Amino acid sequence: MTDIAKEAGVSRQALYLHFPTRSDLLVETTRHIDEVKKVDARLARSRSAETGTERLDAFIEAWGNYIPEIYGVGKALMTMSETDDAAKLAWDGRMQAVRHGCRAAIDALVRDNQLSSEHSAAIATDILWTLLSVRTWEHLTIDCDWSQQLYIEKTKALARKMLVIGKTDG
Amino acid sequence: MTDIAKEAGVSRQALYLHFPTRSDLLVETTRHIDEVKKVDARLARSRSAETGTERLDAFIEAWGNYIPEIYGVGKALMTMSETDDAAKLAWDGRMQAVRHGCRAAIDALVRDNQLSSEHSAAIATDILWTLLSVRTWEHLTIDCDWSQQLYIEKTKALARKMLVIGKTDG
DNA sequence: GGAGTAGCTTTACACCGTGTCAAGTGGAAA
DNA sequence: TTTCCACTTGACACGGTGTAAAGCTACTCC
Repeated sequence: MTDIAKEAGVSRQALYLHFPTRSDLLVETTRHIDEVKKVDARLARSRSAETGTERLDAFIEAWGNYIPEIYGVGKALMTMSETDDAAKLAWDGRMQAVRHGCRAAIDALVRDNQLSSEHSAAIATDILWTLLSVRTWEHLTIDCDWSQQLYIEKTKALARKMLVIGKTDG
Repeated sequence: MTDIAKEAGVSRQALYLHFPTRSDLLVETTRHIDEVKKVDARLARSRSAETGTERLDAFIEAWGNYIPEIYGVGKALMTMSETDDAAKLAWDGRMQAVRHGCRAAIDALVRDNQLSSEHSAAIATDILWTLLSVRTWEHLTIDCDWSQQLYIEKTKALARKMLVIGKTDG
């Protein structure tokens, strides 16, 4: 809080006037970033895809490219979630929104008869949600040193392999 | 530290005599668990598998079933890693050991000409490493509420789909 | 038996970060 | 001019980590 106040050019106490707690500040910051970066509009675009597989790709691109933009504050929020209920609520809420997006993409696959027969829609949603989690992005781009481009490419390819029906599946 | 000392029935200071810092305590605890739970022996067993795919399955079972045993202290160590260099070093070292296991499994697939042609061995290792990360286990079993058994089954199935050559791949 | 030592205890304190409280300041609106 | 608002300064409480010092007890070694 001290550092942020200094950076913002105000006193630490002024910060507390606007954001009563540290988690309030982080939560409001993510909200603000969402607004500025138009995450809703980006994700909405993936909804207009024709086929299930197109929709899957579009969603992966939209969300996967959004992760690096919120990673800083997102990581702070994830860390706080372990001890702070308000932070946990806020972060979990955002992640549930992502899960709904995953579910919609899976439902589009089901509609097209393209979901691999070995997973239920619920399990497939969990798999996609995990593949698109911030932790997975973190692991691949930071620990494994993948470029953002490689991350998107591989994630799309892996999602298809795991979830979309193959020629030998039917 | 206070809680742990209380639990152990010693004074907080006695704890500091044995473990100068919090991260020392966590690091020593993981070492001790490794010893008691014989992680080396478990992972070694996967090395005796005949084929590449058997080895992949065996490694996933060995490590995947070990994760819940170290999850408690592992999570504490992961959290500390963000601010404490000693904790980061210790945890990263353990994770590199897992990566070596992943690499060995991938190499066994390569030897059998069973690695999917679309990934290099390095990329395939990264993918398996990510699939077997503690964060992925955490997400699937805790956030998605999968049973340990389902986690192992699905992880084995997904690893094969992502990494092992399919009939249409060659 | 006495000296030394190892392991522990109690007590106190320094430091840092979060969050609270109170009094004061300076400018803009009524 | 008064009132109000956003902000400032400065102080403090609290919890957690880590340090320091002094004392207690039981065991070993001579």
